[in-house]
Amino acid sequence: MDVAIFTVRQQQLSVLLVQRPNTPDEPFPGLWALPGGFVDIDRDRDLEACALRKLRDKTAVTSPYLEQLGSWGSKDRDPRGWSTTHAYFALIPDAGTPEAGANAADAAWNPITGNGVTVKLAFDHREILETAIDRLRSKVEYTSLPVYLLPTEFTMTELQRMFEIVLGREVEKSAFRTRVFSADFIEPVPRMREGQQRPAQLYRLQRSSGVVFFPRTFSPRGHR
Amino acid sequence: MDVAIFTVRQQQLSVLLVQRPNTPDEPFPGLWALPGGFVDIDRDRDLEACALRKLRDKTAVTSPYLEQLGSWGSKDRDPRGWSTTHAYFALIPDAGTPEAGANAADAAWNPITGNGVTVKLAFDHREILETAIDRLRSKVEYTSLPVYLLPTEFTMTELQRMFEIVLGREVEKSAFRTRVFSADFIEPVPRMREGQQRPAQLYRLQRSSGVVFFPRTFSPRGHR
DNA sequence: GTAATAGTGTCTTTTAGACAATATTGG
DNA sequence: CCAATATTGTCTAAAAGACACTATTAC
Repeated sequence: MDVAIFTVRQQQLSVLLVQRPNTPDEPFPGLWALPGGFVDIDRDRDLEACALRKLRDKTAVTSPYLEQLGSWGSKDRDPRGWSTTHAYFALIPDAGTPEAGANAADAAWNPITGNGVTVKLAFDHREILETAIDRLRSKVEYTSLPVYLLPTEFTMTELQRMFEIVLGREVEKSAFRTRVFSADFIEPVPRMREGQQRPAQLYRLQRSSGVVFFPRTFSPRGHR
Repeated sequence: MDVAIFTVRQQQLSVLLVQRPNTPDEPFPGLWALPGGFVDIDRDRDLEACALRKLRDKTAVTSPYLEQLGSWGSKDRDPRGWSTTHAYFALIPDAGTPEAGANAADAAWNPITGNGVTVKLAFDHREILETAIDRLRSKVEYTSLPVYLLPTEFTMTELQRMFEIVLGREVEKSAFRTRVFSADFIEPVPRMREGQQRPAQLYRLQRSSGVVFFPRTFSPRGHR
């Protein structure tokens, strides 16, 4: 079980990595890896509960966006022999994730550059992470996923910024608003965000709303 | 490892099921189930190779469309205790799948009605099958998947029919053709299908083409 | 000729893209 | 007033929906 936990910090999409123990009897000592571990058949009623537990251990976030990413199994991925892992990916807001979580002295946020991170990863985690990034970027083209990278209340501009950061390009303000409003998954709260200029309406996710699919991708041209 | 193998037979989307051995020391004796079994760590280099082997065992089809569906793991799914499975789903043409495949005396095609099949399934295979059907129907809205349900050469009308059968509704001929041609994943072969009326151009999948994503779903209204 | 299916064209609707215009705050 | 950001409007383009029309075969 491995979990790719994403957030946006300092305007950058980032993933949480943990450092493997530096003991020679463990594979890949000292290398960075996705947080994970074995299923605890006494504590985890199913795979998703296991993924949630891993996430809580590292970040103290309890209700993120969590999606199964896939499974990896082969005779090569672990030097000890044939092995499999279940991978999940999670999106969490920056606010809820202090640099040091519960038992996370060995954990760190790494910004995503291109298709991965700059550090070398253990096992096949480079491939898993790349798949997670692909999946995230692909779904952002036609779903409301980036809303899960924001705290409970946010402005329309902040939401647009999340889309732009994950997509790696700017989107057009007017089209963005039309698309978001007509998808009907957020609602205004009776508060404004005040700043040095015109205040902005605050919104929150509708309680009933899951992930919303837009009827088109962002760019009919140039992408996919 | 379980595989949901779909084809279209007699104008119906159908899934291949196998009957479990009728011995009381096995769970769910005599019930129907998705074809599957354990990974053979000597023969299967990775999970996909294992899924391909299961498929070949039952259908003699070697190069289908094969996609990882997900993993199921919990303490309840097998009466013998905590267990996990990796599920794949496959699409194959009807032609290549005789009722009795290699070791498939116990195998049968079951038409899909609604979200599943009429027979009771072992383990959590009802849930896995439902997920597979959902995934298939959802992807058919915006990808070229149904082409893998056809033999090598096919007419445009036959392709349209595959979309309609999986979607469970009719699609408009003109819009369908425009969409397919502009996605540029099939090419004409210099042959026609002759019938009782005007012959139809035959097409085949472009050799370089994988699954194609259309820029929009079929129905901006009413769906998703 | 007719029946049947293959294939094309025309018009409307929806929504993204581009870009401009207006609105509301702090100073 | 001006600067800065929020919010809305207008026009164009791409592609689907609806539906009619033409084309080519067997008979």
